[in-house]
Order: sequence, then structure tokens, then C-alpha cells
Amino acid sequence: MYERDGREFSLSSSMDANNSSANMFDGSYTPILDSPDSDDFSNNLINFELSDIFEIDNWPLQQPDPTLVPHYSNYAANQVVNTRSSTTYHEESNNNVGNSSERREVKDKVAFRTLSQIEILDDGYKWRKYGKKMVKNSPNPRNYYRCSVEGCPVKKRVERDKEDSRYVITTYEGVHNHQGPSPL
DNA sequence: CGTCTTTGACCCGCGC
DNA sequence: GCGCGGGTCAAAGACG
Repeated sequence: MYERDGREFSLSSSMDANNSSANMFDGSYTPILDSPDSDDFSNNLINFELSDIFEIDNWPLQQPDPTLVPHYSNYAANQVVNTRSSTTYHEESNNNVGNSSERREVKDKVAFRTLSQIEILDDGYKWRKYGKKMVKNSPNPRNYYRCSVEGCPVKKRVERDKEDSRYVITTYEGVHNHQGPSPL
């Protein structure tokens, strides 16, 4: 359970969709629209709003392309990554050691900061959690997920913004090597 | 019974 | 070399 503003609510993964107590989320999905332009695509909002794409470390900060916002709001990570890959930061493996360079050639990273009360935002892919760490200078843990599809290199990190825990920061790394957000 | 989560241990890079 | 912080592994447990 997660507590905020005196209320408490549960954190759910897509795996919990058949949880009989699903209606504990009543009222939690209300989109918060802080941009008047967002009305056009507010119907696409599921249970969060993309607030911005933000700079991590020394990534170049880019303004979100307004035409892509509907994609963002659907949290279709593959579309976002693919769309931005040509202009976005590419991590290069300068430290190639031996033959380890194959899996580390170029990775696309994209980070979202979303206003959401739940942390596990269903982006259509199936994720397997493989780690959880407390991060320094933040009261919130960071969760590590890998795409469940065998051989798919995509990972994501999910944590709450230490500055404002109403926000969830999700960082995707890599590109799915399989089709479709519903591989199973 | 297979799949996924949990959680402490382990690894590794980096700064001192 | 050592400690710290971030990321990952993997055994054990939970769960459907």
C-alpha cells in the first residue's frame, strides 16, 4: 500500500488486473489536466498524464513533439523510443571490453515524468521485476523491470520523483526486438 | 506446477 | 585499497 495526503491506496501491476479488489482504485484515475491544449487527447488518457520528458544526467533536453503527445499518453514506449531514436541521446559503448560490445552497442533511453498515483503504468508490455533499491537522497525506492519476452533487451526503471512524489519517473532503455505490445 | 516477486547478496565503477 | 552507490543475480517464497 502506498500512502499520500492522508489517503492510502494500493499499487498495482498489470498482473493484478483480475484482482477482486480492483475498485480500490476508484477515484484514483482522474486525469489532471494542466494544459488547455490537452483536451483534444484527454480521452486517450488512461490513468495518468504525461507531464514532460525531462533531462537525466547529461541527456540533451528536448521538448516533446506535440504531435507525439497522444502516443505518450498511451505510454507506447516502443513508438516513443523509435520516434525519438534518431534525434535522441545515444549511449555509446566507449568501454568495449572483449566481446561484450554486441549487446551494448547503442541504447535508446527515454524518460517520462508522469502525474500518477499508481506506479505500474500499463504500457501494454509484460514486465518482470528483477530488482528494487533504495536510492540515496530519496525516500522512494527504485524498481527495475525487464521485458518478459525472451531475448528482448528492454529494461525500465520506475521510481517516484523525490521532489514531488505525485510524479512517477519511468525510464525506458533499449528497443523491443519483437512486435506488438501484447506479445503473449 | 509454472511464473513472477521479494530481498539480501553480489558485482562493478568511481572518488577519496 | 576501501567504501559507497547503483545495478543485477538468484534462491526462496507467493500466487494463480
